[in-house]
Order: sequence, then C-alpha cells, then structure tokens
Amino acid sequence: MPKLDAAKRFKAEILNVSSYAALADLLVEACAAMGCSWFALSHHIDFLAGPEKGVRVHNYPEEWARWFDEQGLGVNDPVHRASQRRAAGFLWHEIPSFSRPRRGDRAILARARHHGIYDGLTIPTHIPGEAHGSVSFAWARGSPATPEALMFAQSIGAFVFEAARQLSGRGAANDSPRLTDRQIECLLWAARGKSDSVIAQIMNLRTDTVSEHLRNARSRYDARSRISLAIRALFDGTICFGDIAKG
Amino acid sequence: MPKLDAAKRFKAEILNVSSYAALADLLVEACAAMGCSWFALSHHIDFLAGPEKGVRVHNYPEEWARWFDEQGLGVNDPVHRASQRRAAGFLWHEIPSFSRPRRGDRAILARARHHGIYDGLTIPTHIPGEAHGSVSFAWARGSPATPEALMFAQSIGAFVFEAARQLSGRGAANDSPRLTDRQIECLLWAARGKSDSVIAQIMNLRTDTVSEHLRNARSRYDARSRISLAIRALFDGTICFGDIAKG
DNA sequence: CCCGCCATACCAAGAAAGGGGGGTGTTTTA
DNA sequence: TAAAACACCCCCCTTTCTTGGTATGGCGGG
Repeated sequence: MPKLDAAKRFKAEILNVSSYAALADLLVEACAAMGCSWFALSHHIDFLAGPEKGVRVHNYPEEWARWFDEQGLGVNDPVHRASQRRAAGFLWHEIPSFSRPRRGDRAILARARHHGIYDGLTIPTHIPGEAHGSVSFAWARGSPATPEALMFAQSIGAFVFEAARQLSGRGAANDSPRLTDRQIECLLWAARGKSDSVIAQIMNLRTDTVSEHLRNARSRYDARSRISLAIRALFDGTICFGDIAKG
Repeated sequence: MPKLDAAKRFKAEILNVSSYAALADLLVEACAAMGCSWFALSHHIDFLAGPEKGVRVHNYPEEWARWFDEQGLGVNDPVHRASQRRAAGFLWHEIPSFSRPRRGDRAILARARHHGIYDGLTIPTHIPGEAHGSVSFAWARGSPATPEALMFAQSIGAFVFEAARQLSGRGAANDSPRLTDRQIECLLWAARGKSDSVIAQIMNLRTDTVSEHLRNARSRYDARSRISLAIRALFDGTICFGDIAKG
C-alpha cells in the first residue's frame, strides 16, 4: 500500500493533468498502487439524458457501463445513493449500516459481480450547487477493498474530483460582474426571500432605494429577474449559501 | 509528518469517540502530529434549522473566537467562503486562486495574525441537504501549512466531520423534501428567470398549472418565495447549476 | 481646481408577474 | 383502494420590473 508522500506526489500530478486521458492514466496508476482493477470518477446524473452535463472517467468493463447507463443508474445506483449520505469515504460492504437498501439493489450488485466487480470503495465529493459526484475504486473476486486502500483513496479522491472539475470547465476563473456593498446586501436579503419593502425596513432605507440597488445589480449581471441575479451571483461566488442562510 | 497508517489508526479512534471533548482531544493529537497549534471543526449552513444549530469544536484563542463570533464571521470569513467552492482541501494561501476576495478579508486575516494565527489549511465537507462544514488546522508564525499536512488532514478530515455529525445526532434523517418531475421542471425554468406564463408556453401547459406546480414545490420546501425555493433546492442538490445553465 | 464617474439615496406610476386562496377532474402508483 | 401526481380553472392582492427623474458625497484625472 502506498504511503502518504506517495499520495502527495499523486496529488501534484493530478492537479497538473491537461486531459481526461492523462487523468485516466493516473487513476490506472492509483489502481495499481492499491491493487484494484477499476476506477470510476463520475457525477451522479443520468448520462443518457445529458452526457454533456457531467464528468465521467472510468475503466469499467464496457458492457457493465452500458448496462448501467441503460438502466439509468447514474442516480439510483446503491453506491451513488450511499455516497450522497456521507461526507467521508466508505467501503462498499459498510453501506447497509448507513444507507437504506432499495428493492433493486441486490440485482444491481449481482449484475456487477457478473462483470467481475466484487468489492470496492467510494469517496463522495460534493460541492454546494453542483451535481453530486464520487470517485470509486473496485476490486475483482478474491481481493477485498481494505481500510488501508480507503485511507489512500480518501487522501487523493477529492483532488481527483477537483482535477476533473477543472478539465470540465467548472471552477475556472471568471471575470464576472462586481457588485457594490449595498447591492450585495440587498441581494442577500432578496435571496432570503424578502420583498423590497421588507428589505428597506431591515436596512433602514426607502423601498425605492432597495429596488434601485437590485435594479443596478440586475443590470450588471444582465439578469432580467432577481432570481437569475441571485443564482448567477451564487454561481460565481459573489454570494454564497452561507451568506444566505445566515439571515 | 505522520504516515498513512497513522491516519488509519486515527480514523478508527475518531469514529469511536463518544463526546465532543474526546473528539477535541484527538484533534489536539492531530495538531501535534502535523506540528500545528490549532484546530477548528465547524458545521455551518442549515437552511431549515436555526443558525445556532451547528457544531463547533475548536481550540482557537478565546479572544479570537469571541471576536469572530461577535462579528458574525461564521459566514463572511474568507476561509469558510472558500470552503463552499471546493471539494478538496486547500492551503489558506491558495484561496485567492479560486475564491473571489471581498473587501473585509484582509482585515480579518490581519486580525487572525494579531492572535497568532498566521497560516492554515481547511478540508471542506459537504453532505447534500445537510449542514455543510469544514475542518481547519492553523499554524503560528514561522511554521507554514505544508502540502504534507494537507494530505494528512485530507485523509482524516472527512472522518472527523462524520464523527461530529454522529455526535450531533444528525446521522439519521435526511429530511430534504422531494419534488415531482414536473415540479422540478417548472422550478428549473423559474430558476432561469422565466415567468409562469412563459414557462407555461414552453411546457405547453396553462399558466395556472405552472403556478400550481411551483406552489406545491414551495410548500414542500416551506419556502414563501420562488427565490427561496430555488436556492434551497439548489443547496440540497435537487437541482444544480448545470441543470439551470442548460436551458 | 473643476469635471466626470460612481455609489448612494430618494421619488413616482403603470404593467407584468408572483403568491395565496378556493375549486374540478384524470391518471399513475404504492 | 387510497394517495400521489398531474392538469386545469377562478379570484384578489401584493410584489416586482421598468421607465422616467433629482440630489448628495467621494475620488481620480486633466
């Protein structure tokens, strides 16, 4: 099993990859280091519905991937479901202890075994406002996923996901509009669902002034509605979920 | 710097803690292993529960923590803001490369230095629909946070978060509302800034039907305005930015 | 020093949209 | 068989958006 400084070198290489192919190569190396056969880095979405919406890099058997897509498992797969209930990585055989099973789960796992996939581990990766995702490693029959492998995967998984996110164009630097302090303040109250008049009371202003600030903010973002404004500002980081919740 | 199997042992101990005090003790050990002075584990952002529901375990200087609270920085702090835009851990000095700075940031960092806190790293931890949070480690003057420490922190951070989550009694319920397909479809158009009548045209429905879907969706999220609805659904992963962008 | 530029704050009125309430009925699903 | 999801309809009031303005203070460039 690789050491922590191996993970560090790995991380440095991962963050420098310039293509999905290079990323896949590195993940194959990671598999070799952990003694597993397959990796899968994926957003949890229905790929047949919108392959352009998310990232997926894997070296699973083709047939398994195809069946997976055909069944629309991107969002229903028990492993993906489990990963949406955890912050930390987990071994697949731990899943029953924290995620409620569904009817079709056993059939899915049986199908996976049919393709040689017997055990594995998954590192969930979530970013507010983005599609759920995970990085998984899978083992063939006879070689179970170990806690050691989990620790290694945990140390590199999130970086793998970040790298893929960069490649997909998310998280890239943006030159988005800048709002003034007052505009942001008004926007935050608006994002909390307050009306202009209520915001005016809170901020000790006239209603029209609040409308004015939001109007200017909208025009900077070229947003016709306050909802677009809020979402775009949220997307580019001008405001964040924490700001809004804290009202 | 500790090795990966140290992280594994650490993980096992962390998941067995039975009190916040025990958790704090373990985090002090982690600090010792990494050569840092302080740790801070915090949950933030809970749209449904009150802002005071979060977990906070830290050993920061009392005065710094008090000032931090008095300023209500739980959400404006640049480190917390940055942690909402990343899946992977980061060193504090990397923040400018992916999170937009705000006016007060420099003052906050200066204040932290005034209390001895010069550098650090943070592991973000997000679970869809739940309180998101982070685990941070901070260094005094002269000893910068290193990539090695980041790897170690990354390997244990999520487990620390899970432990705190169990202690806080949150492990069980994922009470985020579920929307029907039509509700989500309407919500996505609304989030793109479309009015009910325009949505009705697009979806080939009556305007009232669209209003009805959005009304039901609002009631499920206990949101009084469509903007709150959109943001909460965005936060818990029912919709994501990618969905909205693909219009 | 004046000038333009911007942020800030205020005013007004009409059209469009959202939100809350009351209903009806079919189809799908648990 | 009961509970949903889905589609449709009505009324009434509030809020938002848009379009015109006015006026102040700060700041940097010519």
